[in-house]
Amino acid sequence: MKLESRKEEIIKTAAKLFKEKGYSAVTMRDLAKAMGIKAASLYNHINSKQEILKNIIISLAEEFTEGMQAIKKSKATSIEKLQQVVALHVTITSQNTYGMASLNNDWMHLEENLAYYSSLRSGYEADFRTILEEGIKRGEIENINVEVMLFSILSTLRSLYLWIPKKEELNLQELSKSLNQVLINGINK
Amino acid sequence: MKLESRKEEIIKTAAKLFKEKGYSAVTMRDLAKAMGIKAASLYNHINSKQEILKNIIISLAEEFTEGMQAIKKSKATSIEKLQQVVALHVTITSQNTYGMASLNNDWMHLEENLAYYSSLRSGYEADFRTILEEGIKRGEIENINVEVMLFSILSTLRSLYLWIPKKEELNLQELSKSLNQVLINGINK
DNA sequence: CATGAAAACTAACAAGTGTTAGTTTAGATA
DNA sequence: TATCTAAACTAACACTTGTTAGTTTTCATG
Repeated sequence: MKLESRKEEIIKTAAKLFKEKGYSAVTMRDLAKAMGIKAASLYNHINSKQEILKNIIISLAEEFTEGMQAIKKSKATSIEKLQQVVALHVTITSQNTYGMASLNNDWMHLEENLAYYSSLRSGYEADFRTILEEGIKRGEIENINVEVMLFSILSTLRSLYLWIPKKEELNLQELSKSLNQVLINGINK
Repeated sequence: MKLESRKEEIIKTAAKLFKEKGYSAVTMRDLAKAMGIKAASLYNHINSKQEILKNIIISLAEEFTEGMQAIKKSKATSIEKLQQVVALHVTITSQNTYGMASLNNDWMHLEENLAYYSSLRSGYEADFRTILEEGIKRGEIENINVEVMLFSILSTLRSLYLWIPKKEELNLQELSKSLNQVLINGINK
């Protein structure tokens, strides 16, 4: 019963390096050095560099999709659903800021899994859009251009991986709360 | 009197490719093929791959810095200044969505110019922060966590390069207007 | 038509790439 | 102690990388 398999260690280390320089700029020798071994030894645990990227990205994408399914099913108001989406992003991102960098910036280097990833991503965006549209229909949300609202909120949530690590003093519940306030009510007094 | 020098053409083509795959994944042979020539021929016009990246990123970063200086000097209200910042991002981004991808994702591959870029970037963020802090002091802006406001707005503006190309039907003034509405007043009814 | 320069070409380099094959080491179990 | 396996190693592969050197082509100008 090991706490973390060697493979998982490699994937975590890779994610850290991928965040710093991007998938393409990280060599297997870089990764090996960060693990304190030789490049060839990595292949006792993983099958390819590509497999590492797939592991990082697909598991995260599936987490988001599952979270969104749960939110869809709930009978909350549209605003409450949005708050749940914010919490989903804060939770997943804070647990894996390195992986989120790959999800955001290196997805195009997925090979066999690119189509699958893209389908998860567009499904997620479609569900998000539906929440906003329902909110407008119900009179909960301002009738502004839906695409602008969608991408404005989503851009902020997708960038969380960049600044959660820099603001350790801010606890996560506080962060969710401030984010909800800013994204939903704006900053105008 | 040529409309566009060969060097500028190369830089523009490079920016397009860099947006698709990132700086590291684009080879000089890729770039040459996109230009319809051989890789070695590129070196009649540019000195190195690195120089291309520098040209793309530094000119954009300086545009933002200059724009921010102008906004700082103006005697507008804090909210008006924010609206000017939004317009600045919309304008610069819409004119060069490819370059903005490099600015956002490939700056870490700058070599000699990395320190200079970083100083421009943190200066820009500091000026942005000052606008928000003054707005709070003057009672124009809600007294929410400044870092959350700053990075929420900035994340959205920095992501513009991704979705301006997808929403051609939206004209730029309309876009600025909707963005101001969403970022400043929120989406709550 | 001759000429000069800009811009293309071919060929090659040294270094770095992901990955494989085969071997050795270390540590748990029989 | 002997054995087995996981996980490290060395060495090498075929290919790709950015870049240079030297040569040929293109074409506007004298």
